[in-house]
Amino acid sequence: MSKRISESTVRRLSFYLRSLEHMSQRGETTVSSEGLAEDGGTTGAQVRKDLSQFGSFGKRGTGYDIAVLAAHLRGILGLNRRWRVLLVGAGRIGAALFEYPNFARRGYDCVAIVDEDPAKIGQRWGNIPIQAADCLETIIRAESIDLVILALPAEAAQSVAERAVAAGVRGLMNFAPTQLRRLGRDVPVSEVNLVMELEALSFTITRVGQPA
Amino acid sequence: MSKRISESTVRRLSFYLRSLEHMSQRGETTVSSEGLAEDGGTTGAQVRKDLSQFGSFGKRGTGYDIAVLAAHLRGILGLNRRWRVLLVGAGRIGAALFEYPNFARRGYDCVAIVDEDPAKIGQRWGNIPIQAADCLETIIRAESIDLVILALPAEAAQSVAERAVAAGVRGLMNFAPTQLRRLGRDVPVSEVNLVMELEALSFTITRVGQPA
DNA sequence: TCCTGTGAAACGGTTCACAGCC
DNA sequence: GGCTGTGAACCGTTTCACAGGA
Repeated sequence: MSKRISESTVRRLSFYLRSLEHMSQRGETTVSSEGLAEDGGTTGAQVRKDLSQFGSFGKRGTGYDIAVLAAHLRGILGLNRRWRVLLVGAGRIGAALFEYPNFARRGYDCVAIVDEDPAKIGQRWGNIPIQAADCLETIIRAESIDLVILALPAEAAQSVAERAVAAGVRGLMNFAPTQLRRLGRDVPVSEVNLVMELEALSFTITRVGQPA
Repeated sequence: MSKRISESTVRRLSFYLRSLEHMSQRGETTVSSEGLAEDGGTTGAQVRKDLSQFGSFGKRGTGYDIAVLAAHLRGILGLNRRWRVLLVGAGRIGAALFEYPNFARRGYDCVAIVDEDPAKIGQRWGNIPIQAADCLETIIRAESIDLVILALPAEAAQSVAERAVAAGVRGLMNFAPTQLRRLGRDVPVSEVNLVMELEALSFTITRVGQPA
């Protein structure tokens, strides 16, 4: 059991789920693998392969029941529960994430915020107080934090990540413009590196400009 | 000439460049492929393969000259010029991006902002006025915009993207929680989908929890 | 000797094609 | 007939291993 699932498969599952939710809103009830592929720039065969890794959810000759498949995907992606999130860094990016409505909608609750800046400590965002970054470990334990979002300068990211992992969090999302080095335990990390995205874009644009 | 370069290669080049810049700051002058791989969780062979697609930059027995290789990478990634950027959406995410210091540092200049909200139009961020989204095409032409950053609700993203492409921009970066469908011309798009990242993380955490 | 640059092998993911069920 | 689920073929990427230059 438990084969290795590739990262790209997971991304597509996430995308299929969103497509299914749209279809469901439009009142549709079934969809074929080809129909599900259409939105996402992939193929029916790919959809079927992706899903087959987790079970058989369709009916031959008919396709997939939208509600049933969506429920399965939510289960597979671990979205049937809520995650308790600590936000590290109360700057612009932290604020944007804190107010991002899709986070709460998908089951992520920001239950604590820390920052290093004494001027910010004690302020409140909504009803969440900004606490001192020193208290990281205490907060993680007291609030049963599952996930830490790092929205702080590159220099501080590694050490905060290590402390968070040592204190027992189950996952990290890193917005600092640096890539985290291997952490103590083997904890899943999602790297959102905006500079890297920009450079990849700049590379592609430059190449497109000078063809052949 | 002009073979197909994989997206993952580009990501790694971007990462190598950042490592080289750190080394340079620390006063180091040469590095081996193995040394360059160390930071980034990859291997010496991978570094050599990646670089070999663009030329021979190293010396056998010695390694790579840090300054020389960094200059080559900047050239390859198209970072030797500045890009004129239009920000669409003056909300929280837009604000975070606008103030993100690494954007300007890497050659991206936000020279115009548009939004749909009449209450925001006319306000200024720094010395950049927020203009009406209706004027998109006019602004793109008048300001010679290269890149458009979409930081707006999912519903509006597709139509704005199509208008921007039709008006002649060379690339898009999409922060709206939706994936853009095929656009008229074939323009590079960087999708930064935070919800998808969170779901991938949630999937991995859930899997790690129940091993074997 | 040390380390690069590169063919060749191994691996993993995608596409194809079709057997099997509705 | 239509569409799923899946082994097999295909293809691109990574890893290996070594020839060859500093």
